Amino acid sequence: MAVPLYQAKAEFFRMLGHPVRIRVLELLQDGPRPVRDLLVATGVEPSSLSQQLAVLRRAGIVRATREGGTVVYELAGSDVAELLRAARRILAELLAGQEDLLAELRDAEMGSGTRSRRSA
Amino acid sequence: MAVPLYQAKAEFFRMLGHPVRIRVLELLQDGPRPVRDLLVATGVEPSSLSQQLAVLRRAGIVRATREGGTVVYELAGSDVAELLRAARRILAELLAGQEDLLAELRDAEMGSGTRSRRSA
DNA sequence: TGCCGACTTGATAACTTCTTCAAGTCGATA
DNA sequence: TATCGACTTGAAGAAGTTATCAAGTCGGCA
Repeated sequence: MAVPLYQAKAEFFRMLGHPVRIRVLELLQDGPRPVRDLLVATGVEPSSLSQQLAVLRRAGIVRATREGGTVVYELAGSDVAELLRAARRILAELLAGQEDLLAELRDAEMGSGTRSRRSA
Repeated sequence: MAVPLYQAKAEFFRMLGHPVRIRVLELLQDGPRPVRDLLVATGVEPSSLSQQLAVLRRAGIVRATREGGTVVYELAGSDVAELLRAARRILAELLAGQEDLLAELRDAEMGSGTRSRRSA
C-alpha cells in the first residue's frame, strides 16, 4: 500500500537483473522444468541456483511444486514473453548503437590521431 | 564482444532498477525535458539526479544536449514505452496476486485457526 | 528405521550501488 | 575578467546483493 509505484517498478526490474534469473525465465517460457534441468542448462552451483529461484518465487513470478523427489518450476501465469521481447528489441538497438560508435572510432583513427570519445 | 547475452540483458534490467531512473524515463516519454524540470518532478537532490542521469546516459538510453545554461535530456530513440507497458501489465498481475493472497488469508482466519501459507 | 539424493536455507566475506557533500566545469552576464 | 547559476563529477561511508560452504528438510528406498 504505502509502497510508491515507482519503487515497485524499480524492484520489479531489479528482480530481473541477474543473468541466471533471466535465463531461468526464458527456459520456463517453454513450459515447466524440474530444477535438475535448470541446473544443467545454467551450469551454476545448486545452492546458487536455488537462491536465485527463491528470488523469483518471492517476487511471485514463478511457482514451485514438489513431485516426488524432484521440484518443478513454472511461470506463475504472467506473460513474461512480451516483456523479454520488448527488452530484446531495445537492447538490440543499444548494442547496434555501440557498434556504430566503434565503427566511427575506427574510421576516425584512420584519418587522424588518437581521439577518445567514450571510455567503454 | 565476450559479454554473454544473458549478462547484457541482466545489466539492462539492472539499469532500469531504480525509482528515479524509471520516473525519468516515463517523463521523457512525453518529449525532451530540461534537467530543471526533472529536478522538480522527482524532488531529489541535484547531484543525486545527475548521478542517475549519468547511468542512463552511459547505458545509451537517453541523450543530453546543452542549450545555453540548461541541459536537455531526451530518449535516445528507443521505444521504451512498450517495455514499460509490458512491465506494468506483469506488475499489475503480481500485485493483484498479492491482494488475492491477503484476501485468502483474511477469509481463512475467519473460518479456522492460524494457518500460515507464505511468510510474506 | 536409517540412509541417500535432490533441493533449500543460513551465514559470511567480496562486491556493487546509493546517498551525500565538496569541488569542478561550462555558459552567460556584469 | 570575475562571478553566478545550472549541472556534473569525485570520494567515502552506508546499505544492499551475490557466491560459497556448511547444515537442514523432505521423499523415496533398502
